[in-house]
Amino acid sequence: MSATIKDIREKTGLSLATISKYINGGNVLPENREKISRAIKELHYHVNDMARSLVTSQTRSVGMVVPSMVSPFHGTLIRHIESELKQAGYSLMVCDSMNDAEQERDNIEFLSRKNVDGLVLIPTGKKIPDIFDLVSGEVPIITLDVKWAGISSVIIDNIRAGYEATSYLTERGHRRIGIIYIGKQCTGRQRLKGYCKALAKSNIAREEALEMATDGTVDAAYEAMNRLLSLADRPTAVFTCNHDMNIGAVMAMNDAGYRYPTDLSIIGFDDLVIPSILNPRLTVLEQPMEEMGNAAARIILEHMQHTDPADRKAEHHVYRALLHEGKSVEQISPSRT
Amino acid sequence: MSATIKDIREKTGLSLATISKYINGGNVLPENREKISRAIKELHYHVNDMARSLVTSQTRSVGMVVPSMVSPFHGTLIRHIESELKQAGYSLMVCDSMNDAEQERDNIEFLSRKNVDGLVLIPTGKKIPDIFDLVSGEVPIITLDVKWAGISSVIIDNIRAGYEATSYLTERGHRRIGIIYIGKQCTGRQRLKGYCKALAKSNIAREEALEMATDGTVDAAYEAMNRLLSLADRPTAVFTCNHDMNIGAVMAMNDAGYRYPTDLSIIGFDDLVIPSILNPRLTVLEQPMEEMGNAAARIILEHMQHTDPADRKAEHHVYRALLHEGKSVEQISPSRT
DNA sequence: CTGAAAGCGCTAACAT
DNA sequence: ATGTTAGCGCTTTCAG
Repeated sequence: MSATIKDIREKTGLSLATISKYINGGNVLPENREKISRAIKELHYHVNDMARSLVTSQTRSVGMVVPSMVSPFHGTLIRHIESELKQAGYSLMVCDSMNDAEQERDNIEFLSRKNVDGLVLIPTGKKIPDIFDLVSGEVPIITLDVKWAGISSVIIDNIRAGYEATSYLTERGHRRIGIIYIGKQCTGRQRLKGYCKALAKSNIAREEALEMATDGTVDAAYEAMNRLLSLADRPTAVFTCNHDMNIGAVMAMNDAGYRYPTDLSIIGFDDLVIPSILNPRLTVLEQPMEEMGNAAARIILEHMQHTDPADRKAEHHVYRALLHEGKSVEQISPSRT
Repeated sequence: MSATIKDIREKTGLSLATISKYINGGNVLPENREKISRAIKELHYHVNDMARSLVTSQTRSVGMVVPSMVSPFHGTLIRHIESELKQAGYSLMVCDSMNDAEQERDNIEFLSRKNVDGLVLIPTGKKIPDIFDLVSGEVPIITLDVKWAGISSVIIDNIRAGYEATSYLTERGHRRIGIIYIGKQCTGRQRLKGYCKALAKSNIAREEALEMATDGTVDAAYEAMNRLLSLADRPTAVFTCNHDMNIGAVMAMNDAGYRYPTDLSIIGFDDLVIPSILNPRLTVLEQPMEEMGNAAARIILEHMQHTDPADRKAEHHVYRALLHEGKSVEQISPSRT
C-alpha cells in the first residue's frame, strides 16, 4: 500500500510529530526539512486524507445543491465554483434537486451527513426553516442567485434588473407587458417588483392577467406563455425571468406558431447560450456567472477557515445583470391606447 | 459533539463489536437489536464516515470528470448518475475539464488523491496512456460516451448512429453532405465512419473539403461551419456530431445569414434541449441519457463491490441513439448531378 | 525545534 | 452471539 509517515520516520529517524509539522507547514530545521522532503519523494508519500479527516473532522469537500443540472446557467456557476475550490484543495459534491423543495432538503441532509465542510446552495424557493438544525448549525452555508435571511449570499440586484428589463420594453413603446416569473422565491418576486416599478414610471397600470407566477419548471413557463398568448388582449411583449422560463416561453411560441419579435417581443434572463443560438437572437439580462461563482467560492472558503461558527458573519455580495441586446424586441409605434 | 458507538455502549451495556455488527447488518439478538436501535434514536447517533473510511479505506464517493459542465447533455448525464449513486449512499464529486485533455488528467489525479472509490469519465479525447498509474490501478473506472480500450464503458453504437443520420439525409435527396465531428476521439471518428458508410451505400464519393474535424469546442464548430458555408460548391446538408457542434454550427449559420432548412439542411446530435427551442426545430439523434447514466452508475457501483481489481471485468454497454425528427432537413428534388 | 504518547471513531480478527 | 483488543494514519498536547 501507500507509504505513511511511519515509513518516513524509518527513513529519516525523525519523529512523527516533526514530520507532521513539516507536512502542515510548521517550523522545522532546514536539514530536517531536506531529509523529510527527500524521503517523501522517494517513497511517493502523500497524506492520507481519511486519517487526517478523522482527527481534524474536516473533509476538505464542499457540497453544492442546484435546482437543475441541465441548465447551462447552473452548469456555468458550478464550473467556476468547482474550479476555484479545486485550486484550494477542496472537492465539490453536487446534488440535483430536480426543481423540488423536498429533494433540496434531502440533498442538504445527505451532504451534511457526508460531512462536507461547507454548503453552496442555489435554492429552488423558500428558505428551509430548520436549515440550521439540518446541518446541526455547524456547516457554513452560502446561497447563490437567491437570498435566504441570515445566510451569506451572492446575488444580483434583482429589483434593478427587473426594472431595466421592463424599462427596455417600455422605452420601445410597449405598454402591455407580460411577465413570467418564479413565485415561490424572492428572486422572482424581486424581479416582479422591478417590473412593477418600471410600469409605474411609465404610468402603466398593473394587470393581473399579465403576471404569471410559476413553480420554476420549463413546463410551467410553457403553460404560462400559452395563457398569455391566448389572452383576448394579448401583451405586445413578455419578460421571462430566468433560463428555464426563457426556454418554456420560446417553445410555447414556436408550438403556437408565433414569432418574435413580430408577433410579440420577448426579453429573457440569466445566461447567453440559448439566446445566442436563437434566431432572432434573444435580448437578455445576463448574470455575471463567473464573478458570482468565484465570489461564492471565496466566501465559503473564508467561512470554512473559522471553526467557530460565531466568527462567520454573513456576507452579501450583490452584482449587476448586464443587458445583452438581441433582436427579440420590436420598437412599437408610439401610439397610446 | 455527535454521539459515538461508545455512548451507545454506555447506554446498552453491549460491546462495541456488537454495536458495529448491528450497524453493518450482522447477526444480533432481537432484544439487543431493540436496545441498540432505541439508543441510536435517543442519542441521534449516526456513523462517523471519516472513522469508517480510515479503517475500510473507502470513502463512499465517486468522482466524475466531464468535458464541460455547461452542456445540457453532460448535465443530464450527471444528474442521473448522481441520483442513482446517492440512492446507494455514494456522493458524486464532479470536475470540469474545460474541453482540455491536460485538465482532464489533472482532474483524474485530483479525484484519485481525494480517494474516490470509483471514477466516471466522459473523456475529451484519447485515452490517457498511463491512466492506471494515475489512479494506482486501484480505482475502478468507467467511461461514458467515449470508449477507452480495456476500460468499462457505456456508449451508443456510433457507427450506426452516423449511418442513420447520414442516411436520413441521402434518403431526402442530399448528395453533398458536410460533417462536423470531433477528430481526437473515437466517438467522433466512428460517427464519421457511419457517415462514410451511408455515402458509400448511395454511391456518393467522399470529399475531404466536406469533412471537418474539430477539437470539440463550440468555437471550432463555428469555424468549421463557416468554412463549409463559404465553399464554392456548398453542401446542401450538414451533420453535426455532438451538442457543442450543433451550437457552433447553428450560430455560424445565424451570423452568416443562412437559414435552415432552406439554404442548408442540418441534422444534429446528443440532446433535445437546444433542438426543441430552435425554430425550425432541429432534427437530431438523441442519446438515451437516462438509461446511459443509470447504466454507468450501476456498473461503477458493481465494480466498487469487488475490492480485488482482478474481479472487475470490463463491461461494455452499447445503446442506440434515437432519431427525433424536426424541420431542419429539406427534401431535395431528386435531380442527380 | 523535536519527541513521546494519547486518541479521533470505527472495524475486524480472535477468543469466548 | 458477544466481548476484547488491536490497529487504520494522522494530529496534537505536553515535555524536554
